[in-house]
Amino acid sequence: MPEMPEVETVRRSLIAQVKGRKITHVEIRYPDLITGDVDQFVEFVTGATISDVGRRAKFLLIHLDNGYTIISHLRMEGKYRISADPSAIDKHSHAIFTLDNGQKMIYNDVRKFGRMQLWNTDELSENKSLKKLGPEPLSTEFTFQNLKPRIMRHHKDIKTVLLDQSVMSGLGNIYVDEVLWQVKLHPETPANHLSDEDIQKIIEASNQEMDKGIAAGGSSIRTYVDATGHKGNMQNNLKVYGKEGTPCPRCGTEIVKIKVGGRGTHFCPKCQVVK
DNA sequence: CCTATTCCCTGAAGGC
DNA sequence: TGCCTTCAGGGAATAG
Repeated sequence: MPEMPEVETVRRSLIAQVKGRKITHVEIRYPDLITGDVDQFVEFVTGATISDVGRRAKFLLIHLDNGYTIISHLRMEGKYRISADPSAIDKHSHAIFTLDNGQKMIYNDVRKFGRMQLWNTDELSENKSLKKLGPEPLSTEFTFQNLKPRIMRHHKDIKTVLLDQSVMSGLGNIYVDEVLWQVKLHPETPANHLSDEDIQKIIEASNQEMDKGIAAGGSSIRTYVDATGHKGNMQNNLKVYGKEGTPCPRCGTEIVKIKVGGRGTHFCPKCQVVK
């Protein structure tokens, strides 16, 4: 499932292949993929040149030279693939962008959870989805001063709060479990029970996990690959996610899996304590 | 303002 | 060519 490091890896693999390319044709096979008017999306994207590919948290930002940006969220299974091979297109290909070099930028999404929308590049900060995002790791806004009040005003469990993209953005279910293991916090600890030191540790661990994830090219837990079809390696560095029944790398206690806020949650019942 | 719940989707896996 | 249930889950919408 693409979280910030995976989306960043996609961004990098995409930019290397499509920056400067003109989109000569657009085909939307699954209209619900597009938030807003599909015909307008096709009209404005066709003929535009991809000037850059950016990212905000888990949102990809495909900037066009005509003043518009495609805001693309991969959700669970969305993936881009650049290929001139017709066999790269299948029943799960929901958007096909033909490029001026004969390649196609194909958006695939088995679960159809991903969404795209077109927005004025100059007004991205006013977009409803982007506007509500909290600070993301590795950014200058990701500071103790900014994060403490955002976290502490909640009395829900810390796992749910860290997954809330309006509190802080970029982390998903995998990396949240990893961060909480790193800082030795039980995922069901009420957020407002955290100490300043806990907050500081969460910030540092989030930065570190995102750094490691990006360096590893993301985590290929299920089907994740980047826009060149390559898997990441971060799944080999995970300590708790998907490790239920195996020994905690720190204390040897068996990792357990529970549900927190409806999400599968992995943690060490001995060294991650409730506060 | 806040929290909790439902919905969107399909394929893999497991039980019988 | 087995059928059915459960699970994976980010974010938007809705309910209370």
